[in-house]
Amino acid sequence: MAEINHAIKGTNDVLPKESYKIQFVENIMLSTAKLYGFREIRVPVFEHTEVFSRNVGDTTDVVQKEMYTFDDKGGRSITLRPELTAGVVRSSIEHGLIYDALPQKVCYIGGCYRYEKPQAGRLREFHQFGIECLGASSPAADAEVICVANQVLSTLGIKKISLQINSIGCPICRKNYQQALKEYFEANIDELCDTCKDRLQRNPMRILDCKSPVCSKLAANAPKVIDFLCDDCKEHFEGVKKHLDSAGLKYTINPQIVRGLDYYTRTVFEFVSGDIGAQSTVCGGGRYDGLVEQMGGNPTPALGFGMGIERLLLLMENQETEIPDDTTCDLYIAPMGENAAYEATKLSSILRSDGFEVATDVCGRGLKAQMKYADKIGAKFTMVIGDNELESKKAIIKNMKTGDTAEISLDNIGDEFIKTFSQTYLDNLTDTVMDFGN
RNA sequence: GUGGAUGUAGCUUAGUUGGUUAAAGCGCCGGUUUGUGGCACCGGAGACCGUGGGUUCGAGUCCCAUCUUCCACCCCA
Repeated sequence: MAEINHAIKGTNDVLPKESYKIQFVENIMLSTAKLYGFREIRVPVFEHTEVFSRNVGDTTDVVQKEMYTFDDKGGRSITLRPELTAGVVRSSIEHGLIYDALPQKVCYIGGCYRYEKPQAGRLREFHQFGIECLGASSPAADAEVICVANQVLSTLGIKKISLQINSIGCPICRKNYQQALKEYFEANIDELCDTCKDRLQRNPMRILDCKSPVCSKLAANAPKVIDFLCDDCKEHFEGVKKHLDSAGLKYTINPQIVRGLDYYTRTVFEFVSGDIGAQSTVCGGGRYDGLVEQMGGNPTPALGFGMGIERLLLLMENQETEIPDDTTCDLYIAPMGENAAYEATKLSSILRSDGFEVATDVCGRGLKAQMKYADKIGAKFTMVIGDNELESKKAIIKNMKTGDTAEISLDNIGDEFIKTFSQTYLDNLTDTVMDFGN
């Protein structure tokens, strides 16, 4: 297939028969976040490259080898966002959100871009739902953020997903920890894989994440961050756990969770599932108390998470999570002849402004073909208009499911249809509910 | 970036040891008295067999390269 007929590698088209599922999921995300006071923020898909390279961390893979970076016509280095936190923080500083009443709670849905090799649950363009809570240092904030993610997942009906948490400390206690870690791995340097030898110098905590059998075996016995936490960090982590307990969330402490972005401090967490192939993390996040200051704002503690929408949808598909069916056409009007076509346009427009989903012929087709089409698009009712109807100002509407018919006055189509429709519609609703019960 | 699998109509596939105008089902369009869908029957459109080379008198079928898709590594959501 020619290139021009083919979507770019790692990108996905969402077709009409799938898009309603995404809309369903996104509505739940946004409305759940709102229950906790998080309001939507929209930021550009591209930023100055430094926004990411300096803040996501230039030792991370994301920055080192996965960014879509290019020069624009003005010679600026531009990067398609690989994640949203950096841009949201930039925006919050630029527009003074962090100087307003704290905490500022924002949420977002948007595309992210990473030059990776696609596989199950991993695309080059993917979409994230996320939230950021700016200006809150208490452990209660950590728990609240985690609760949002948890409530989204449970409202969607996700099963068998586990919450894993860890604390990676603050810059002070992390320094001690990294020193201890370095010493531990240096003693075993010959056994480490090549990339980990490199990591040892640049960022030893990354080794804990390595999946090579030798490294992960070494990592299992490595010093644990939790043992090196300073009193403040320890107390904070205890507080987070207590708040999670109070909220009734189950979690496991996983010292291996390190996260791949450099800005994290203290609490880090992931929601993982074994039902989507190798990419098991559906949601990941944590606290980033230093980021706002690092980006030029007043020192402001903050935290958030990102949730992969495609991964979530994949998970829901694999778990056969129920998603309500898409709605279909309420009424199809089949005109016969030119005058009837004008009448159909008039009637459809009246009914549509009453909020009904109405379709009519836009292909100039015959009656039979129109009826077939009405059936295919799942029209609940059909109505034929020809010379007779134009003259008598009355038409027959037909319930496509039951075959029942009723006469309706064209002069008063809005009210008449509402009357007929609501009655039959309620009957159908009852059927639907019973179907779900099976 | 590394590795394995894959690629024939919109979809799912058939295509025999390489041999004339590449099949089928589903879907799409139309028809079976221009006034009524689902069923049935009939007909039609639709594929330069992923792309580019090569071997051959001749390739969807063999060889090479390349791309795509899928899966895994790496990393992450």
